[in-house]
Amino acid sequence: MKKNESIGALLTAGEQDLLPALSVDCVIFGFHENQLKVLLVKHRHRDMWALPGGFIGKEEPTDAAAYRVLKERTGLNEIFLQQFHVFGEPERSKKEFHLQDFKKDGINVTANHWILQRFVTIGYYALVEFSKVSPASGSIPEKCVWWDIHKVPTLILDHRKILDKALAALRMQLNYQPIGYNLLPKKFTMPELQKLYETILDKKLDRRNFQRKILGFGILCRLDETKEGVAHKAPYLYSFDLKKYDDALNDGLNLGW
Amino acid sequence: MKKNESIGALLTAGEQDLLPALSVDCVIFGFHENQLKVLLVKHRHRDMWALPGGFIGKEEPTDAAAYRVLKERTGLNEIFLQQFHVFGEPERSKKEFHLQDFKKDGINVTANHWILQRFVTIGYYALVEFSKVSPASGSIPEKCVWWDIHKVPTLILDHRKILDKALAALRMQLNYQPIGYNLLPKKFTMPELQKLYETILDKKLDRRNFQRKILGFGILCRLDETKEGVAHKAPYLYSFDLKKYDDALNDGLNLGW
DNA sequence: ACAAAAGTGTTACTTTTACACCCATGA
DNA sequence: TCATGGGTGTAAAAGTAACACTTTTGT
Repeated sequence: MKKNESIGALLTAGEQDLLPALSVDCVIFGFHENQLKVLLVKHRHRDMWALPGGFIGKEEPTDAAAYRVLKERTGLNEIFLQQFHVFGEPERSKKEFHLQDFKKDGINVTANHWILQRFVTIGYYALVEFSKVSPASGSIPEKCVWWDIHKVPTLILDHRKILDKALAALRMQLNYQPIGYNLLPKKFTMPELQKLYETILDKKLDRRNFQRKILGFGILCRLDETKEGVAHKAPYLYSFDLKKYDDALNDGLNLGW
Repeated sequence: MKKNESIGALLTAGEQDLLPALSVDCVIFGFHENQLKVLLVKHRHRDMWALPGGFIGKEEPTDAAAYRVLKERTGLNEIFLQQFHVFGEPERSKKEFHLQDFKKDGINVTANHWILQRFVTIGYYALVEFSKVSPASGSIPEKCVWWDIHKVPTLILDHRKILDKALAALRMQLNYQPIGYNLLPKKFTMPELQKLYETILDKKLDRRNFQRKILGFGILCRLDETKEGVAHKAPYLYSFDLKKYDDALNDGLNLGW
């Protein structure tokens, strides 16, 4: 199938198969080589990158649409996915933006085509295990790759704003929920977990205080193994105690009152 | 204007003036006689109550639609309004639900009328000063009144779920933002503020510890007056230090890391 | 043997909790 | 005068922050 055929199919079938005026955009976070990463896509002809997003089926729950986008891009099913904000300004939709793309593809759309109308988008952020992901371009976007959170390129439309808001939401989540299960491999070391927190918060934490605090949550199991093949002293491996981790997700951690 | 004329106008003009498939619902909180209240509306013919909600203009920001609903029901302009969740299950929309209403009004709508389609709704919660509000029924709902949060009647569709989620979001907000400016009169006493917290959290707090903690935020000014006309010792009056209050809104309070 | 990273412990400081006493007022 | 609610303080406990020494391992 040629690429613009699939675009054509979307443009034709969309009107009857998709919910109008509403979309989802996903900020997919991963963690690799001690850096927080975000998965971005690039469309042909376009010089800017974008968050992976999609439309919502007429009978599809909005959350399911976000899960579908995630599955398409990462191949993963069970991931932490969290709706965090709706972006509902009329100004965020730009007709010319799509028209330029279509022009380059030699596709004609009528001026009142559904895809040119204003779109409200629901922002989701996801936490995934980097090593389990094989970024999949799919049929429409040309590229789909991880970007270091500190080196994100220029993004289309208001996607930079969406990304920033997702990061803020993720930081907020650290204050009342455990994190890491969906970002780290099954077995990980304390310094790795700490680095994850430091990267998200963009600040240094004290090694010993971090360990005490995080162990205090009671969501970790120290295994009887140490990391192999590392320079210097081998750190212990830990895994999450799923049951207690889920309890903490539900009950919250640092609640103030 | 007869009431069902305005419904008729909405049904006719909606298709071209409104964003399809998307609505807003507002959980409007107030505080009165030491009780947390929520503003509910009731439509004619319907035996259940509902959250005040509305549709979104074709060129209207979603936030503006929520502000408009609030203005319509409370008469208030400047209030704390916060988007908190999107409810996007297809099952939440029930065709029969609207059809029954229209039937009772003698209105005929076609089976594929826009109002019968699936709606995704954006939940907002608002905090308003009870005494400044004169609940306005407007043309479509028959009644619009305050309900004690503990005595909320049966609500339509998934509105109970929306209300519960709003309350959870409000409780969460207490953990990292100050609250009270939009719920209390300009001048208020410490016991009143405490009662507000206790009501939202649905739990008792220690009088002295509460005072110490809340004063520690540095967002209050103690005035040189005491409450008059009260039994027993007259409590001091306080007001919020707007500048510091806003700083606290932006920077957060109890952040954990 | 040494540099670099990880394990562990201690102390000072801050915040939270629990609780007691005095004061003002209307009945 | 007394019951009730409000103002204020203090001591113990818990939690946080700052910091030092020892252990392991590859080079």
